[in-house]
Amino acid sequence: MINLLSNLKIAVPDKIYIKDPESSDLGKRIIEHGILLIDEIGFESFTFKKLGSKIGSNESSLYRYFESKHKFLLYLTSWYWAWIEYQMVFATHNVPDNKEKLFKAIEVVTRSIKEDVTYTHINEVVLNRIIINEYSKSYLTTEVDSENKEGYFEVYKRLIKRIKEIIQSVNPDYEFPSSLASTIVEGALHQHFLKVHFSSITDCGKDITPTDFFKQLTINAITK
Amino acid sequence: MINLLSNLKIAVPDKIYIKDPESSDLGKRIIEHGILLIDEIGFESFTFKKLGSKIGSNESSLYRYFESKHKFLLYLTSWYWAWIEYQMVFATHNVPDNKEKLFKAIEVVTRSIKEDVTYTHINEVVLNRIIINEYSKSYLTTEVDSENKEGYFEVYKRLIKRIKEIIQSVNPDYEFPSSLASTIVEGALHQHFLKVHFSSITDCGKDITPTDFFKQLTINAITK
DNA sequence: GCAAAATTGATAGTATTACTATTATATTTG
DNA sequence: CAAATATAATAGTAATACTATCAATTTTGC
Repeated sequence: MINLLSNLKIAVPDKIYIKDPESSDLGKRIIEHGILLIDEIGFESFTFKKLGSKIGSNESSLYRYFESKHKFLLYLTSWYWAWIEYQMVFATHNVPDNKEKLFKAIEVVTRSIKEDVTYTHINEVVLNRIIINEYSKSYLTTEVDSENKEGYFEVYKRLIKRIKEIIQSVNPDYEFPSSLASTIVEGALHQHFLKVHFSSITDCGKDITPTDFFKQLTINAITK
Repeated sequence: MINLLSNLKIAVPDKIYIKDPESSDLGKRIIEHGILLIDEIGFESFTFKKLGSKIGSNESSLYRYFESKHKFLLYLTSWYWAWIEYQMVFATHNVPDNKEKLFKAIEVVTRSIKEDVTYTHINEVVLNRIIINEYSKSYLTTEVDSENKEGYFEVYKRLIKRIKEIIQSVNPDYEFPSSLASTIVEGALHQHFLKVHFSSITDCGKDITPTDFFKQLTINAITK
């Protein structure tokens, strides 16, 4: 899969950027070090000026790729979910048993990314941490509705819908397939966060993973 | 309950504020109109200067109550969760059947607040909307760990632990009581958000409520 | 009833943010 | 090799998230 992916380009909605960062060396360095910098200092403290000085480039040059740091976050999150979607489709493809298929899908969206799969300039381990810590901020804004209309959250919604369909294939009569799918994805990020910062209100830790929890939760919810 | 509450003070950890806003008229106006202003323009755009001019007071005066707008958000969220906790304890008190008790608890934490219960200067309907839109931002920061040590999230964690205990009373052998409790609370906020902004990835809407979804999810998870 | 204490208001100031605009320089490409 | 394109450098802006100082007002304790 790693080899396969290195020849494929993860597709991000092109309205998110002004100039495709994949199209130049500077663009790739923006992505690579942008991920590292956000992880280091957090999205609130992150600025294009700081990133510019880190990669020996100028603030104004970065603004030619992304019109704002918010759009930059949208780019990273779209990339991430497209990457997860790819893995999910790959992992569930040709699995004959629907229950098995659902388990595979849950595994892909709830697991923690530990190995540096880095087939290019993107460090997925670090990006995963950014998604856990910053993803909500990409849609908890006053502009969600207009940005949603522009298609900025398409990748994410498509992923949720794919999971929903797999849930329905296991039990077409289950009443809440979309809510369950969105709860698994969002909930997994949340459990990963709790594991690190609020361990007293989660069971996830050394022995129990979010994957264990959501598999049990899902299978019991849809097959009574 | 409304009458009862009007004689009780919701307790917020006192390290969150510099001066107790409940102790003065100005303080109460800060809370009252702060809630309205955040709801109106969003937390990112919210400033003490804008709030000051809205209530005919000075920016510098507001800083004597809260050292930052972040602390102000922590105050509002702590107040909210303490209010929810109170309702939950009240609603589950003296309910002999544990399953029934759990259902009542889920109802309290997942329902939408529609009626203006306003027994004082706090508009709970609007505050609930703020929690849905902004709560994550209170802990998705680089300072979570130190702020957690300071006790800023005590109320929230206590609420989760109460739910966890009720879950355990229904089934002491269930493996993930804390994760389930935290998923219910966080997940309910998320479903309420999706209902308004991303209706295509939730089943919640006119006919189905987050309460319906989480009741079914919970009962199936813990009683097989 | 009044002085002292506490609270609030007014003004000013600061470093930083999140950009935009302009012009110059370097690099690519047809 | 000229033209087009990309990048860099510099400057500028309104706003943010505060802090500091001092004046005016209100509260309170005796």
